Amino acid sequence: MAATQELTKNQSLVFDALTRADGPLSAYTILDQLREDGFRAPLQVYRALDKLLDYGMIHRLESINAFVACSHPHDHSHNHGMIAFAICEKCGQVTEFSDDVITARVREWTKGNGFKPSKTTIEIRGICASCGTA
Amino acid sequence: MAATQELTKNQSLVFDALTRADGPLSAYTILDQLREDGFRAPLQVYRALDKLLDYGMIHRLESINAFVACSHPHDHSHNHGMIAFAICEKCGQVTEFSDDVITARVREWTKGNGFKPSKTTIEIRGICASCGTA
DNA sequence: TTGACTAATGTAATAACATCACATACGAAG
DNA sequence: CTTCGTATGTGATGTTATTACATTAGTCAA
Repeated sequence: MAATQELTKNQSLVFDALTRADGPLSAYTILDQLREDGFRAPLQVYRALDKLLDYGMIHRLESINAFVACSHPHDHSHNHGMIAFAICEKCGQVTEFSDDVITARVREWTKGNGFKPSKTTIEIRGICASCGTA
Repeated sequence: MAATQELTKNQSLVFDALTRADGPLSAYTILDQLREDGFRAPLQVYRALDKLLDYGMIHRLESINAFVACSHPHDHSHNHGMIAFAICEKCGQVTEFSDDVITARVREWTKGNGFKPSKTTIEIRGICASCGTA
């Protein structure tokens, strides 16, 4: 496995679709966009998404059942802090950020309660600055 | 509106089902449990769930498409801190907690970025203490 | 080269989650 | 009693995700 993940054809197509998009896409939206590239069934999308999630190249937004390309341009293998998302309900823009204090605080809680975390979701839905002033 | 919310028949049935359950239930699981009480269609469940969410009596767990009764026995009208959930992927147990530091930290971010939050989701999935030692 | 194994893909069907559209009932305010 | 808002009943439909099975393609060892 190279520093930057080698992707299969389907994985590339799905990743490119997400990268082109300026916001989150649902699996079925991706499917529609890739029909002309030969995609026929949801599973082709979901399988690629699963791998891309594994590789840390994309994120799933649980609260809206959609996917975004990771906005961190650099390496994905470290930086194990939790990632939070601010999702604008008007324009769909997603802002990704991480906060060491929140990360530490969550870890404290899980440690203190003997809970072994596998995945943590932090999503803030609301109205972004642009949409709020517009 | 009374201190404790007056519920309609359907709302009571759904709330009771969630209260009886020792873990989160999906809307369709609730529907199945309430068939003998006259429930016939998903909408009957979803409408009740919407109201109960409004009243703050239940929570929706976005990452597993399920609902739980709020575990805070006391009043729901104040305590505006964010609520986090630890969800055990083995036994399904959900633990609800709130953390002022996390709440403050999220607020700082949203203020600093001109983002007006409407709903914040924090869900930690993993293995709970009981399941981890068992 | 062949065979065995693993990963990726193609396809249809189905399951699981959620909403729309429209009709009906029922209680409170005037 | 009429009007209005809220709750309800019901069927159809829309959206999201998985199961099951067949096929293709690459890797590696004998």
